[in-house]
Amino acid sequence: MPTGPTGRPATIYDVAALAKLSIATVSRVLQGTGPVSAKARARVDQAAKELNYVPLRAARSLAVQRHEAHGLVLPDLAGPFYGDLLMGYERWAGEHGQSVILTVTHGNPDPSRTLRDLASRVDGIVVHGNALDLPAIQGLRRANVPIVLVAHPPLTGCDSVRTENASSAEQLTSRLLDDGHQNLLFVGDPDSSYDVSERYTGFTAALRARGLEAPKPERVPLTEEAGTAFATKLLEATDWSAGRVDGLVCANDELALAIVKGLGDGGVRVPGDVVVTGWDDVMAARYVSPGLTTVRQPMAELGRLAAQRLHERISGERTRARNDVLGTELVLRGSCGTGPGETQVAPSTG
Amino acid sequence: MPTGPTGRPATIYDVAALAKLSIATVSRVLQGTGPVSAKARARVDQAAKELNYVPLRAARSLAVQRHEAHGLVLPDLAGPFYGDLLMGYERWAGEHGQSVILTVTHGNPDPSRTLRDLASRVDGIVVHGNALDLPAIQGLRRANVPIVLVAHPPLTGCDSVRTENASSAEQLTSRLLDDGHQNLLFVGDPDSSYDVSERYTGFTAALRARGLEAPKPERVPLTEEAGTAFATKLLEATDWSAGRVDGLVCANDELALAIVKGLGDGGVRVPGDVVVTGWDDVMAARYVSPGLTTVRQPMAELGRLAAQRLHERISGERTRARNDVLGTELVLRGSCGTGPGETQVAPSTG
DNA sequence: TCGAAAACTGTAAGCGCTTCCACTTTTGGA
DNA sequence: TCCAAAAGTGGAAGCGCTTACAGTTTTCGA
Repeated sequence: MPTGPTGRPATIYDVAALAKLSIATVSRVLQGTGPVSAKARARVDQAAKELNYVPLRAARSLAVQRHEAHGLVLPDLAGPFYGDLLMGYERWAGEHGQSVILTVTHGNPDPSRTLRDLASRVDGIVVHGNALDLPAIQGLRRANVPIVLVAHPPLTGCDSVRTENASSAEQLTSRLLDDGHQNLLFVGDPDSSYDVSERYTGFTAALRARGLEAPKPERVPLTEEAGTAFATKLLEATDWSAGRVDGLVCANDELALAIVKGLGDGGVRVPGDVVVTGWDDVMAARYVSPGLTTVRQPMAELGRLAAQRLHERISGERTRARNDVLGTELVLRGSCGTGPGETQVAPSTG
Repeated sequence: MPTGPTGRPATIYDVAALAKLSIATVSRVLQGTGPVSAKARARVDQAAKELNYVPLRAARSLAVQRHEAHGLVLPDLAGPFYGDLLMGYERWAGEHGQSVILTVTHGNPDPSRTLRDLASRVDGIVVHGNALDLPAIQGLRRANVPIVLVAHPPLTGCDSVRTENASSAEQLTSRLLDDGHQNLLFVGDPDSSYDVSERYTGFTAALRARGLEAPKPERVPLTEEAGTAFATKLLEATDWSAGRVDGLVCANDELALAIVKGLGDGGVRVPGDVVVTGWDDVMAARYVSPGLTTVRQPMAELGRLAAQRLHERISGERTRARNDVLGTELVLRGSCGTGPGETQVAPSTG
């Protein structure tokens, strides 16, 4: 915003000169620190407004040894998922005077340069578990950068924030079993992320609880393409008249939607021939028919909490690590054979 | 990343001391500026690695009078729309060594404080037209901050980047008219954004081209709730057996999807009783049945281009303002009564 | 009315980095 | 072999801000 007399941004010296005061007093007025007379305050405010003066952040950062900025490292921004997370984050950060510097890894093999750069501009970093591998995270920790992990297994001495997965998945799976579906498959690669591995854990737990053996997961990527391909494979491999597979627990909605569509195109009906569930509750889940049964995660809240935890850590108001787990919400719709509208909330752990 | 001998981050002085050279030489080695002997280079590299040294950005920014960061001001992050834009942006910026500092306005009435803050941390700002009102934008311009506008009518001397709207809307509307739908309505408030106003312009142009009178737009917000409400209103008001309204051109997909669903719940069939189109091609558009006819915008490309234009402007490699318009793609699906799969590309203008 | 304490203000020393300038050492024709 | 030019290096001056510290003015109880 600044426009100095020379056309270049005004500095604190310009303000001091115009107000006929020292730069020290100007600084004190503008930062609200230290005692200043009403007269001085008025003169400084006037001069600052006149010159459209804004303190240069870099200079301030250098002097106070703080950036008042958070780094946020995400794997991707596709889907509503990360957008909501980011929105919740930015909102909290903004309200608390922190800027957000975003880095998207896109599966970049070596983001170390980017990370070092980021680390030198911010006071702390929030990392989504899918964005960085362990060595990269450890590198940051070694450098003493305050870190908060999102959707990542807790690391000792490190704050983490995630949503509940295992218990929701178990609940969801139990529901399908209750409804008489016995031959379930888990679709999605548990190795692709911590979240998915936990979902598979919950899936197996539900089966084991009934003395059933849990099948190996169908290790496909969490994309629409993979879903379509999987549906094709399933159509070829399974003798539907014999009712082999009668339920698919998918690792996310993209996968589930593509599979439902693929199966439908192949003449297999959902939920008649097979029930299907997803995860995330994307918009499409409530517009397809049958509606997609899925699990809703509080993404904005997750972002908000991550921002708060990082801030606590940076400001030093808390030194003990916290590991938060947010509850999810089971959203039952037609795709699992149950009437729409019902919703169950899974517990959250502080 | 830095960890100095004291536990505090290493500075250039630590590196110089360890390498037994002056800080000037260290700087030259690390920045690759000026002549240095191979021996010196080796010693510095070694020392820097040993100390895990990374130059502090704030200090560098202060010295070089540049931030190597872009500010990005968006109205919101809901939906895939802004996520893709942001992703395209961040990618280009990252590849060119620029950090991205994000600000979301959420319809904040007075973001001036946030903006001033942002302006003092970055070399330039990209503003989405829906994020800031004209006074706020003018404020930035007065301050000589390099600016690129996205989805905003061009301002003299200011770069802008947007997608094509009017011609796509005209094309889309013409298509419906060709198919014999005469009683069309435009749903969405043209005043809510430049994009929407252009779409309405195209809509009216198509009607006028056939000597038809264009109806006033249905001024509803671009949300699912508004869509549902509108559908209800329509069901009550219209005598469907008489076939009054037979086509709805909606300003975005959320609106269109909610309307189709609302109408369907009321027993009105799409495309049988009325055809409906949206805008944006969100994921749900291709999973609902009938598929939603819509217009796809190259959001990632829009973001990428905005980043590039801002960079050109900041670096001074271009001083003349540019106004780019990116072409869109008409995606015809069942909701407009046409078979799926067809796609038409609207021209783009440099 | 006087003096100590409180209130206010300015000077100057950094924060960590880049870069101009001057100085010393090499280099490579003549 | 000699010398100008090139290469290499370090000293020091900022970049714009915050913040001791010290100096000056007010305030106010006795």
